[in-house]
Amino acid sequence: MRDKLGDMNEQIESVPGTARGRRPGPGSTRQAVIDAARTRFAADGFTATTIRLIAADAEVDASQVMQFFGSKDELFAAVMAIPSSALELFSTAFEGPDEHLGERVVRAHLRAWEGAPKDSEPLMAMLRGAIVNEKASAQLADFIQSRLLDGTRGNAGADAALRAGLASSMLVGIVTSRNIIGVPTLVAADTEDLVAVLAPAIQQILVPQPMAWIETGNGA
Amino acid sequence: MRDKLGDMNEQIESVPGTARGRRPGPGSTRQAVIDAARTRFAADGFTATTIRLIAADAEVDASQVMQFFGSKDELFAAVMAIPSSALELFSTAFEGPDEHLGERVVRAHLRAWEGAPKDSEPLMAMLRGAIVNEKASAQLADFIQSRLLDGTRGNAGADAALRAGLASSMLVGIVTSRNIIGVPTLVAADTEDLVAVLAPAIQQILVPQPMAWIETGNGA
DNA sequence: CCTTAAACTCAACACACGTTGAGATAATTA
DNA sequence: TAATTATCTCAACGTGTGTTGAGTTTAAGG
Repeated sequence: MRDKLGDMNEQIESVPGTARGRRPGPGSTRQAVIDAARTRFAADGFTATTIRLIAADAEVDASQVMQFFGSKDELFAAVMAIPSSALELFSTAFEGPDEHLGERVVRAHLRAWEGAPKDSEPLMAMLRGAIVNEKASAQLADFIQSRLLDGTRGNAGADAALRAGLASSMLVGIVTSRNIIGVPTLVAADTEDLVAVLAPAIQQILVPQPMAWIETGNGA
Repeated sequence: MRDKLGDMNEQIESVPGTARGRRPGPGSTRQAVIDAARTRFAADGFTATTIRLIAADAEVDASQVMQFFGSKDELFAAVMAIPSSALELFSTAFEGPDEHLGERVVRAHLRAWEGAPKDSEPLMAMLRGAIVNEKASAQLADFIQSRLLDGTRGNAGADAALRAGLASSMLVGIVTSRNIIGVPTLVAADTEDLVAVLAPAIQQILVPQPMAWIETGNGA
């Protein structure tokens, strides 16, 4: 089963003397496995997701999953890559005046994590897997560390990286509470309400405003 | 082994005709199991922690853990209760002028999650377990939902619960990035630097300040 | 035809897990 | 002493896991 490809079967130039046997297929089953794995990993996390379940979802034998990816970890690694659409989202979020930086970043974050499944599932898989899987942890750390940093341009001081990491961590915390933990109030809240409350705070982090009556408490 | 109690063996009033056999011990082994479980759950999460490992740490047979707690889930439930010291921390954080509310809340959060192991381990166990275990998820959701809400007193509007939940989620996100994911910049940062950057933002969330040049973006 | 190689199926291995039950040891009372 | 109850040990069960290897089917040469 699952060999119902037929479409997209581009003709292969037959260079004689090089390849003899059957040509590698278009990898449609491999893609089906990746899709199933992405959904499962995002929904149930790394340990709760089993190879057998993924194989069943993809209508494939479990051993074929192993043959394709070698191990559960490698399959997970293939699934949790940050989608380019999410990266573009953040690149464009920093274009424009600083006045609305916070709002744009908040919107980009929420869209990346809560948008179309194809875009958000790898991120959710990373987030859920980060508790158990080292690779997910490292990749998520890199994501948090560097994504926002690109955008903290001229106005950034020496602590730009810290501020970027904090803002990103905070927004990841929001997504965790809303989509993984399931805090009722946050689940029920409208996206626009979230933006309204979060944007000024993130703005405060990224483009610090001196507020006379707030002491930083940094007296070391 | 592990019956080295002896101490604190208060004399039991022997009411004749009621109890005949051996007296229940002081529960020192039970406590040893709880301690070992707390540390393991906080460090490795729910699924990665095994009954056999906990039993080995406590120098106890695995079946005795079952006899005490019935199941792994019940053991976890006994371990992840929010320590009263953390609750007190948040209660006192709201006493005082609104001007420094953000800073006090940030400090209370960081101290609760990163303070003494005995206090922070249950919270870390909850956080790590929330991905897999429903009870941890529910309890953490309740924690996020209600803890900060107590303190949003008179100045709170209708969206006080939302603001409280968002602020708490953000701070949980910081702790997650710093102590679980391990984002380098946040790990390296000094606590005082974190407070300096975070306090104004949390203040902004809890006690919203109208800032003329920031639009809320709420146009619904 | 035969050969090669990919795609796929089937059955099982070895292991670790949570959990169970029977029994040994220790403490307390009659 | 004998009886009773708590504490603890030992050996195993059943299940599900990731993983392996042998074998079958299908496509593409020679």
